[in-house]
Amino acid sequence: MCAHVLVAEDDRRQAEVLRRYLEAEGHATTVVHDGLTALAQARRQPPDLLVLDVMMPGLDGLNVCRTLRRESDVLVLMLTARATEDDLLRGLDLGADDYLTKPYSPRELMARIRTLLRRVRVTAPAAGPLVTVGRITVDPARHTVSAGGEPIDCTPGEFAILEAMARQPGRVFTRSQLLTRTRGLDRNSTERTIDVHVMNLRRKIEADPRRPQLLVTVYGVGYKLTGGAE
Amino acid sequence: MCAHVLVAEDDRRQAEVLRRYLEAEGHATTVVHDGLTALAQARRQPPDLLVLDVMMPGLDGLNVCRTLRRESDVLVLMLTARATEDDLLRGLDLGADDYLTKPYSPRELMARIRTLLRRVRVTAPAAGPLVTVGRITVDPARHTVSAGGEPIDCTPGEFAILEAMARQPGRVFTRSQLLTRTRGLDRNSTERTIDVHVMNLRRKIEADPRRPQLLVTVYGVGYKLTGGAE
DNA sequence: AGAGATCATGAGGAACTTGTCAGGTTCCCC
DNA sequence: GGGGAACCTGACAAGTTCCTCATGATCTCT
Repeated sequence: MCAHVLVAEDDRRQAEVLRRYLEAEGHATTVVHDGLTALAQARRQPPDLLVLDVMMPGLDGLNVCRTLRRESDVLVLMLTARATEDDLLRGLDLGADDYLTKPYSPRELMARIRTLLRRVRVTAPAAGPLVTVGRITVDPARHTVSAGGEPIDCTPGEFAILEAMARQPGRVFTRSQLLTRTRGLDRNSTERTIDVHVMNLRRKIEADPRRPQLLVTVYGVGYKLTGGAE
Repeated sequence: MCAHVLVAEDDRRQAEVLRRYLEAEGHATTVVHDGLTALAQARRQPPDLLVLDVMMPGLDGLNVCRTLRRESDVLVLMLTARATEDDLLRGLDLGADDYLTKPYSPRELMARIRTLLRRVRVTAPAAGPLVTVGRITVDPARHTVSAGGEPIDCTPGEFAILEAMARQPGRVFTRSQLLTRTRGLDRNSTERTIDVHVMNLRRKIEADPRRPQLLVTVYGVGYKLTGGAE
């Protein structure tokens, strides 16, 4: 999730704040303070995302965006102090991918940046996030499970249950929660169904399925997934 | 620029306003009034864009978004009356591509929709260096494929699927994802189509098409491309 | 220890998914 | 306009997976 972000922001104080937020999320950040430099930098080393202040000395953000858009597909997020609707419309129709007016919430800005990058990140090499509990590892992207390094074959239903539980280790899930979480309210089925899946899972991941150490029953409530040594 | 837009909006009056605006821009528009119907409709006929009200009876917009995001890449624009920052962050991080709070300006909404649709349509020309998975090599620039050095003839559709999968080796793609990723906006085809292309691809790249080693089925989910030794 | 509830387990059939094929349609190039 | 490739669709068969049900085991509480 680390990208290269170019920040073009007139006000040095705000630029520094932005840099700190961006680097906190692991993005490589370059900061420039005027439009012409922004354009030059974007051409020399195209960033994944350009955060562009509209009001800048020399070449303003709208012009930077228009020019850049003619020659590349770089993501552009525009910031502006002025808040008229016409500015916003012009910004978006000039090719900006998102548009925020100052004062903005840094957290919203970061969320929107994540959103933009997520959409483009589609072409990144797959190094999906793993979910690990004890010796169980679930890889949602590859749809694989392994226990202590050994690959495990899971059916769709088993995988869904295991993934949901692995995301919150130790937490107890009721059967009803597991049902809605793995089926999204679809199909109607008995809560007993979960029991069956849990049993089949235990056969695959437990050393002694009769005496579960990982996928534990919480009597009267449901099931939980633990690391084994708890 | 004409896309298929699904509007999920509780309030019928607002839904109608939206429909009128969308159709004025030439988009085919479908309107539903609750979350479950939205989910069902989106599955039956995946739209290019889903405009999703957060507050809806039955299944709320956040849940619809989360569920849908697990199975497809459809664009989602969220609308909400509540305006707390937490809601916004949650919406974006659940997979929404944009987020507007009511009351919103219809012109801004339309501009943001144009922006979202524009971005998706650009996905095609992703040229660049070679992509290699195991003994399969895809050359996006020259539009060629080779398996273990031997050149392979691929139809455009086959090539698009193979390229998309090769860019993220091992990752599982749902049929729906492969459709949107290889056809961009204009897709009027069944998910079954993907099966056929996959079968034809296997005939070309697999040693034994009956027992695929590279282009593997993930039951209940989709397909993935592996190096063969995994 | 006993009663009542909750859970584990096995098996068969229902329900769903996928592989494969053939026919018809669309699109493109000549 | 004709020929050919690619594509989509619908259908059916072959696998999987899932669900229900019944029975026995286990647990909790009194």
